[in-house]
Amino acid sequence: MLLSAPPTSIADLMHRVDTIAGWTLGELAAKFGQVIPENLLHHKGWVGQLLEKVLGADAGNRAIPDFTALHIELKTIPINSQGKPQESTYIAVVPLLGYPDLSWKTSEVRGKLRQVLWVPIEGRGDKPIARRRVGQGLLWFMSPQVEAILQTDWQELMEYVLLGKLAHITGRMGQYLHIRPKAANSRSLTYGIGPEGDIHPTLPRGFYLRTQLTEQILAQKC
DNA sequence: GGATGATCATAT
DNA sequence: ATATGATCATCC
Repeated sequence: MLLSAPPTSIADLMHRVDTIAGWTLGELAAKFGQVIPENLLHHKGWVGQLLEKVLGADAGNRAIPDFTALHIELKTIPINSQGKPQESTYIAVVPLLGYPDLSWKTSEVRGKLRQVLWVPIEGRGDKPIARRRVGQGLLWFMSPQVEAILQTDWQELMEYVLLGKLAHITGRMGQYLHIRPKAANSRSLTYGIGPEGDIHPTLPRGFYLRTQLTEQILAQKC
């Protein structure tokens, strides 16, 4: 359910983000009529979904950037008292069967990372959700330097995927971008390419950004 | 303590 | 079943 209309311009969006900087999640939830969960164990996406409502994201669960008219992706990211990201950032599902024109340029990862509105959220774990504070939002445009590294990571990983080497992919691969499970649990199954080029069941995976990159982004170093 | 692998809720 | 939103929890 949309609680805010979609932003009509970048200025509009950034004005909204600037307005809520410094607010606690408790204040935001109250203003937008949202119930604050006790903890996030059973509500892992709650913070991100709250910010979607507040800022007027309109993509729903479609595989496109959150602010559809502006082509901007929204990411909330938990940070510690020093401003460092505390978690990796999920970007997109890994296309395990590939697709016709497999290329970085047309990939969902690139599509989502071209323009990202990062909204840091201070506090995690033991800190009561209502008291966690919204930090200063940052609109980030992927630079050619960062893109070069992401493209290398993506191509290396997708090569494994398409050559049936899914079983050999670990979270240790990739400088900025890596692949990890993205599933309800470890028994979840979808279909991927097997060692013999056959289609066979495998765990769903997602592309995630390492904190090595997001830390630099939040520090406005890239 | 940080990173990798596992997991939870919801919408369609 | 698969996309969205992520954080949890274990291992090193």
